[in-house]
Amino acid sequence: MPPAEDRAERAERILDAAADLLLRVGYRRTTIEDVAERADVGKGTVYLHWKNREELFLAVLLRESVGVLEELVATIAADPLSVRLSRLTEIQYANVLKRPLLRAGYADDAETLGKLLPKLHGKLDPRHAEAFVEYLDLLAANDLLRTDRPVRELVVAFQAVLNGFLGASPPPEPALIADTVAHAFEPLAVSTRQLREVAPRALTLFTEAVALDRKQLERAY
Amino acid sequence: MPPAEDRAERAERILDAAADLLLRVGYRRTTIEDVAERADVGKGTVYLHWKNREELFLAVLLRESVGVLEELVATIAADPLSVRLSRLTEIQYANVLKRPLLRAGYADDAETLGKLLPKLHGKLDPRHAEAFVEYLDLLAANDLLRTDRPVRELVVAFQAVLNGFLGASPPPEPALIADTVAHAFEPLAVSTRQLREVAPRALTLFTEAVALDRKQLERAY
DNA sequence: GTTTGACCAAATGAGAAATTTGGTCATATG
DNA sequence: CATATGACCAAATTTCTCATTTGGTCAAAC
Repeated sequence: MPPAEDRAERAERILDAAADLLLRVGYRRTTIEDVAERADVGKGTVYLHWKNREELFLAVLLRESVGVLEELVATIAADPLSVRLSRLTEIQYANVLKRPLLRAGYADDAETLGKLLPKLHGKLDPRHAEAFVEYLDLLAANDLLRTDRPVRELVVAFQAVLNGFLGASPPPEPALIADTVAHAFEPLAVSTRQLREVAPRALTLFTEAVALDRKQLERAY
Repeated sequence: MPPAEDRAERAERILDAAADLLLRVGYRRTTIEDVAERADVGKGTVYLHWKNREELFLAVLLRESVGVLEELVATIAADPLSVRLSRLTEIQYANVLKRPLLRAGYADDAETLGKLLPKLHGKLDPRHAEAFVEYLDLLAANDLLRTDRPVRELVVAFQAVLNGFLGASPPPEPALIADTVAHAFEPLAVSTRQLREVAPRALTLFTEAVALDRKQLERAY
């Protein structure tokens, strides 16, 4: 079996199996043997990829996180206007809701995710969070964000708003968070020209962030 | 022992004891006997006031809720300008944070509140939630709230924002939620004159709501 | 060199026994 | 009499024990 290509493929298969079981059975009740069987590998093989059970399931969540980030990058690449904070928020919010595992994460669904959640944040990023602040700084420097308050405060408020929407049940329409964010954090007029100007730099920022997270993920052999 | 006055006094004492233990020991580990002893009454006496353990502790939380509402009413009575949504939110937010039990409630602190939380909402109000919507309707009818979106949607967004802030840790400064709410839900200009005009009617609304909740509470003999 | 499943220590679960606790009520008290 | 109480009991919770399962390893197979 050619090691190079197939190895990554097998890792994906194991992650698929783990993700599926995680969603249907929950963290606590999903055993490594279940995962191995579903992925058509021996139990020992799973440990050739991840050093223990927890790392495996964290990798599942990390892959999901990388997934939405990649979707975001693709969206910005296709349409520069989506760098606008309200639009970007709407897209990310909708994308997170589309992914049951992330949704479970934000809804604090302990049944399916168990004690995994607290540890995910530690796993996610060294500089992932920074990238978002830099993005807001970038917006602020181009009159695409309110400037009457320090970005540091806006970040806190934004996180609160986003978590509020993600935690609400049933989840409000994406259009509603877009509207709320637009009013709460954007200046009265948002210049299309400046959006186009800023887009490439934001794209770079997010691309770098996604690359970092992906590296974290690929520590799975 | 004169039944009239002392009965209510004793109920308060029991609630005090229960609140104290709830906070320090948590719902699961606080026994009725603990409460009775701390309140200097016999165990049976507790059951002369509440029909079971759950009702007692729900009464504790209900009393807290009534407490913040009463604070709010007093504030509006003293200063009509505090009917402004952003100001009112700031006040309520700060008041909730001041009360550890309510704070625990919003932070989903299962350790101290156990399985009490879901049931509180059922206990709180028949029309408590309606009152808030009516308040927003009132604001909207007087250009004190954005009118480019149906109040129904603003309610949802507002709840999400409020929960987001209350759930954040550490809790952001009250001034920050005030600012966020002002931008997200208020029109560009808020008329002081109209605030004064609306204040009495809002006061009536909240006074009625607090009276209803208090009745619920006084079903504790 | 790579994969695997038998193997083992440790965690988890099931069940019985012991303890605690919610809720009642006959009795005591004033 | 009216009210308050703690002894009392069924039911829930905790503790202890034992059986089973599971995470993780590694010698053997490929």
